[in-house]
Amino acid sequence: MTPAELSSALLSVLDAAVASGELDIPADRRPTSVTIERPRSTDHGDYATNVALQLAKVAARPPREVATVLAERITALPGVAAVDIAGPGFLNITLEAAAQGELARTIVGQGESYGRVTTMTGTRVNVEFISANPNGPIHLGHARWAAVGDAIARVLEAAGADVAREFYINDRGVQMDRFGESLREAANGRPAPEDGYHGGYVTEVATAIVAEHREFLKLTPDEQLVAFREAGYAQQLKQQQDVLALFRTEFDVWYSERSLYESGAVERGLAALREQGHVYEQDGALWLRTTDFDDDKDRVLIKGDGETTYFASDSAYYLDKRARGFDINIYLLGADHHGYVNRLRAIAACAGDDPNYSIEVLIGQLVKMFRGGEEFRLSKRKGDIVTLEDLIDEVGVDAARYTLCRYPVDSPITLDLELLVKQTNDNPVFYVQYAHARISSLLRSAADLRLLIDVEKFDPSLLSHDREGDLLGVLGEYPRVVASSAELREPHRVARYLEELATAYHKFYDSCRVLPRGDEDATPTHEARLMLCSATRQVLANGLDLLGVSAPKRM
RNA sequence: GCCCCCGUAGCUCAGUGGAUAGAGCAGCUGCCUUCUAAGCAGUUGGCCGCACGUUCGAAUCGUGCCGGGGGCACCA
Repeated sequence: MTPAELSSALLSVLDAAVASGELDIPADRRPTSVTIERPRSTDHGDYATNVALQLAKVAARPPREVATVLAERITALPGVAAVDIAGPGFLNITLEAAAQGELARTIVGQGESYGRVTTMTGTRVNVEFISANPNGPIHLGHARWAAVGDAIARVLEAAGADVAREFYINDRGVQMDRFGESLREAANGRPAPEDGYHGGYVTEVATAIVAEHREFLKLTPDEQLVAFREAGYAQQLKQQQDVLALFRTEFDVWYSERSLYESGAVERGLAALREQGHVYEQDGALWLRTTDFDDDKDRVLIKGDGETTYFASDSAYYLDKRARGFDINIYLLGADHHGYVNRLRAIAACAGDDPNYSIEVLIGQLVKMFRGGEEFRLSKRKGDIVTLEDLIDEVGVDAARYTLCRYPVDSPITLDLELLVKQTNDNPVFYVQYAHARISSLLRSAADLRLLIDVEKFDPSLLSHDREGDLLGVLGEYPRVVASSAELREPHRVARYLEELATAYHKFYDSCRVLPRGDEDATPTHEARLMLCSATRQVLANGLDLLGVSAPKRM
C-alpha cells in the first residue's frame, strides 16, 4: 500500500463515518484529501494523521472523540494491522508487512516511471538561468545556477510540466564593446584598458583570432573593435555551450538579446506597453510607470540620447516569452540582482498578466569560496576566475552538480575547494552513489547464482524485519518528495531524500542477509529481499537522474 | 533611510503548523575468514538570535527589536 492509497482510503473512511451519521460535518467543510505523514519515531506506527485534530472544530466534538470514531473504521481497512490514538488526537496507523512490502513489487514494475507525478501536467514553464555575457568563460559563480536550474527543470518535468530551459545571451551593450576593445589591444600587444577585461584568457582568445584572421590587424581601430568583438563573441559562446553540455546542462533555447531588435520584438513590445497606457515621456526619455505595480521608482526604456536600455530588452523579452505561450516564467538570479524582482513583476503587470502567477524569481545567495581556509572573490575583469571547466576537472561533474544542488538556493554555500577536491566521504554524493553501486554489485552476484527477481512469485509478507519496514517506508515517500520539490522549486529536497534512502538501505543491508551463504539454498525470503534491493536501486537511480548525477554500477 | 536574504550542536548545514529538534564533519568506543567497511552500531554535544502575539499545538506564521550579508543608475 502506497501513502497515496492509504490517504484516499482514509478519505473514504471519513465519508463513510459522515454518511452513517457518526460524525456531523457539513458537506462544504469536508476535506478533499487527508494528509498523512511518517512519524519521526517508530513508536508512532508507520503513518500518522492529524485529521481528527483538524476536524474537531467543524464536527463540534473533542479531537479524541473524533479520533475514536475514525479509528474503529480504519482498523477494518484491509492491510491495516493496528490503529492507536495518541496525544491530543493523532491517529497512528501500523500496516501489515504484506501491505507494506507490496510496494517493492510496485516500484520494480514501474521502473523509471516510479516517482513521476501529474501535479503539474499541462503547465508550460520557462526556466531561464545563467544568462551570461558571451565575453568570458562560464565561471564558478554561474555554476550554481547551471546545476540548480537544470535540476529544477528536471524535477518540474517529473511532475508532468512542459519545460523549456532558456539561456538569454547578453550580446548587446557596453560590456561587449569593452570586450572587443580588450581583445583588440591584446592582439596589438598592448595592455587592456582600465575598464576592460584583464584575464589571461583575453590574450589567448586574441591570439587565436589573429592566427585565423591576420587581416584584422590591417583594419582601422574602430573596425578592429567590431571584428574582434564579433569573433570573440562567436568563440566564447561556443565555449560556453560546450562546457555546459559537458556539465550535462542542455538548453532548449539560446535567446540572443540582439535578435530582439533584429526581429522587431523590441518595437512591438514598446508599442504593446504604450497601448496598455503605462508609458510616458519625461526629460527627453521614455519611461515605464512600474510604480503602478509595486516598484519603488519608474524605469527608463529609451534614454535621452535615443539608446534603448537593457530594461527595454527585458520588457520585450518577457512579451516574447508570453507570446510563446508559457504559463509560468521562472528566473534564477543572484542576490545582487534582487532589485530586478519588482521590475520584472511590473512588466508582467503592465502587460496585463498576474505576476503572482506568471513570474517567479528565485533569488539565490552567492557561493562563497575558500581555498585553504582563505576566502577569495571572483572578478572577471581582474581575471580572478575559476571556471566551470576547472571545477569539472578538479572534482568531476557528479560531485560538483550534487554539491551545488544540495542546499536551498536562498542559503549561502561555503565551498572549500580543497575539501571538494578530496573526494572523501565528506561529500554525500559518494555516500548515495555507493549505495547504488553496492546494490548493483549484489544484483550481479544474484544473477551469477541464477537467482531471478520474479514479480509473480514475490511474497511481500516476508519483508517483516524492522529495517525492511523502515526502508519500504522511505521508498514510499519518493513520489511525494518529487511533487513537493517541483511545487516549491526546491530540488535539494531530492538530494536530502536520497541521503535518507541510502542510510535506510545501508542499515537494512547491515542486518538483513540478502543472498544465500555458501551452499545454502535460496529461500523465498532471499528472493523477497532481492526484490526490495532492486526497488531501492531503482529509486536511487531515478532520484540521481533528477539531479543530473550518474548512478554508477561499480565504484 | 528603504527593500531582499540569513541567524538551529564546536564547524558546515537540513527541517512546506505536529509528538522527545536532526544529519554530516570534528572527538571518543566497538564491528570485516562469507553479499562492496566509500558501510554499520554506540557515545559526547542545543535559551532553534531576543521579546510579544496567532493556534489545541510554533524552529516553522505575524509584529517589533538585535546581529550578519546583499541591493537601491537615463550601467549591463
